Amino acid sequence: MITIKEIAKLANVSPGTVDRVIHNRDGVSEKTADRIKVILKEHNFKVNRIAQSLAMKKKYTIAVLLPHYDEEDSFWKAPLEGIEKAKEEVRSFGVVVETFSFDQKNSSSYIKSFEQLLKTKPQGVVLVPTFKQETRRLTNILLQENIPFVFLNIALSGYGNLSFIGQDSFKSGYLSGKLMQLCLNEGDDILTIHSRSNLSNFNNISQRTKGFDCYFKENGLKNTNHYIEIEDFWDTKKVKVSIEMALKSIPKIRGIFVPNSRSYIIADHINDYRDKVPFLIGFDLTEHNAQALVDDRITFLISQKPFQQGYRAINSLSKFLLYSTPPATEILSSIEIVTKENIPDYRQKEHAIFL
Amino acid sequence: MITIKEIAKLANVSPGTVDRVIHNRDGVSEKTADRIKVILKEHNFKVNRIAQSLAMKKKYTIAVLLPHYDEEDSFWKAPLEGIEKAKEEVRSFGVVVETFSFDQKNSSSYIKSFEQLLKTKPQGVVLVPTFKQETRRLTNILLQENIPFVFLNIALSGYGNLSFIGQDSFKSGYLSGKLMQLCLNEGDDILTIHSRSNLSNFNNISQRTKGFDCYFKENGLKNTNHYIEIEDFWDTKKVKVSIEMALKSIPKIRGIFVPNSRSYIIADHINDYRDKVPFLIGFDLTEHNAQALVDDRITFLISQKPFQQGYRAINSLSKFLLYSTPPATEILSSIEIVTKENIPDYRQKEHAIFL
DNA sequence: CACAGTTCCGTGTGCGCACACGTAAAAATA
DNA sequence: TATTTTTACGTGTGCGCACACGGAACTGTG
Repeated sequence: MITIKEIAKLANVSPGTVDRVIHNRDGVSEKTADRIKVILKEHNFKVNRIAQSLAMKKKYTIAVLLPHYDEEDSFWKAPLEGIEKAKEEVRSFGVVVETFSFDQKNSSSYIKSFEQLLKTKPQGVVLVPTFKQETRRLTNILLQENIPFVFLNIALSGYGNLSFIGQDSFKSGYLSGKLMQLCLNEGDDILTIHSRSNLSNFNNISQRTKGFDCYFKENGLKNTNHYIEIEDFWDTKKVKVSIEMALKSIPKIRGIFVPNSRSYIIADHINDYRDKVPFLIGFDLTEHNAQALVDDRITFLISQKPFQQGYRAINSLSKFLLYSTPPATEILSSIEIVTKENIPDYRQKEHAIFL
Repeated sequence: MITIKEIAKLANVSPGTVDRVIHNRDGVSEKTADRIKVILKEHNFKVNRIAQSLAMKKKYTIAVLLPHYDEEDSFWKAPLEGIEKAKEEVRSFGVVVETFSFDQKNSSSYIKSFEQLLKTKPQGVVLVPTFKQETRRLTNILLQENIPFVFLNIALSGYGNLSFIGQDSFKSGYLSGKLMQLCLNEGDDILTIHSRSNLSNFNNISQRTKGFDCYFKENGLKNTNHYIEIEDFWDTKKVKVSIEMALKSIPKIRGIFVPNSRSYIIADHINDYRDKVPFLIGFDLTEHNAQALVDDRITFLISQKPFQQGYRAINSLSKFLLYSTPPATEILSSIEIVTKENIPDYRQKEHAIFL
């Protein structure tokens, strides 16, 4: 590990001059700059990030705005944990992370939390752009203030975000289609269950559905896909009635597709029909879903590594602030197929990184 | 982020004393130590790892010994890349990583490379314990010299290793069984193809096979599993003859299970039988296998995150050397199901961590 | 030639911490 | 009480780098 000081000695200059060359600051004659550059390359010099961080006294604040989670819909727990993990790690680098949350069903809480967020004077923002119109307003403010921001989980385009961290929803739906087909026989039908109350996450859900249908179309399969829409998944009675109605009127249904993160609720309600409808594919490895998977009430879950997504949002934004290295415009996490047999061990809190 | 100096001021002592308390060094009266401890807790003090690394001038060397890879069997490419990635990151922390490789089929090259490795006077070793007996000799040396070491990819027990980084081979085989069952109908048979030349990796392979069989047994399935053993996968003619013989004599075979990383070779040879034997399950996402997957010649690949495994081997050992935090005795990576539809994007070089 | 302006580069300090060293004060011993 | 030993703590330096400051050497101008 060669140091600036050593390079300086080799080039017969002072460490300060080498530093100037490394950072392309002016004040160095072309001749000596070239000479130093050669030596730097020769010795494969890389700045010691550790020392660099210590020396750069600049502090950064990253503010995060995401939906809060509860017992019933704990999807946002994992991203938050990833964010907390990253928060600890970047602390030593002089990056402070402030988290704000809002109600997914309430756009004004989105706005309000954002206003709180702005008060921290962040140098970077992580946003889950749940509401399209409101997001336009918020991002306009950020653009005006020259605050870089990334989108997490929901991919909106044309908003000037630095990056999107999430999944390819269409592809994950497409994959679900394949898995469903693998389960079914030729004459079997499918039931897709939507939730009206999930408008906020409409983007991902609809892309998943499209991908799912696309798989069957592209492969010339003739299994019919029936749709029902349930207003509110929490209304136990309505859910049960709706499902029973569908299953009774269409006895060919053998598989159920739930393109949101609450397939466990559906699983709860088809216990009586398990023999007739043995296959259920859902999304996201929340605790409830995991339990249903273990209990054989869900066949497949498609997961998107939410912990990593949270972690990477902070990580990539920090890198950008600290070293001006812009992240990829799309950071897509792998689409994981989770079954009862390969469900990850929860005791191992994802993989810890460093520090 | 409160600093030692600030804590010192609050406690009316010098930074040196605070440092002593933090590291449980003696030379501090119990009274003042307690006082300082209270203040540390109150302010939730955490050492700044960055500054700590810079101040600790101790240098560590980690030596790695793994099989080399070639065009045909590139399995070990990914772990090496993970190691290289980690190597870059830990460099700033004063950890140097030296890599050595050996021939999987030649135990004396294993020994020889190890001897080379020892010359670097490593403070930690990453080992792929390919040969049992020889490994005993090597680990005895390491134990004697008090050099901590971890096993990568192959789980041997009772050798005094600090940790094992790899997969649960039995579980991954078990999962393969489930996937196979999902593909097959009741009366279908299975062909499992072993490779004699893979003795070195015998542990993983046999565990996978056991897990595979176990799935069928546990679930009371009656699909017969036929075994053939091919001496050398590279002997194209023999491979073809062996497979054809099996498929012709047992027409009920509809699925093939290849418990090693070279299923693509098998895939190459069953083109003529694709209609009759549509399902092939193999292991490890090497480039060749990935290509076969994309071309629909392989149905499922079970992958084990080899990049992450390499990364974590270095990572956990570094943590141990730097901060004396011992890693989990088993670091098992998730068992990934890879299909044509969710094959990861190779352009995105796994996920970069920090620095 | 004197002067100011510019170009180019060296010096010094501090980031937060670890640790060696030094030194008062307290305790033990003579 | 004088002296040694031990205890308890303060001080100083350096890790590798960024950056502010200052100054020497050079250039141009009257």
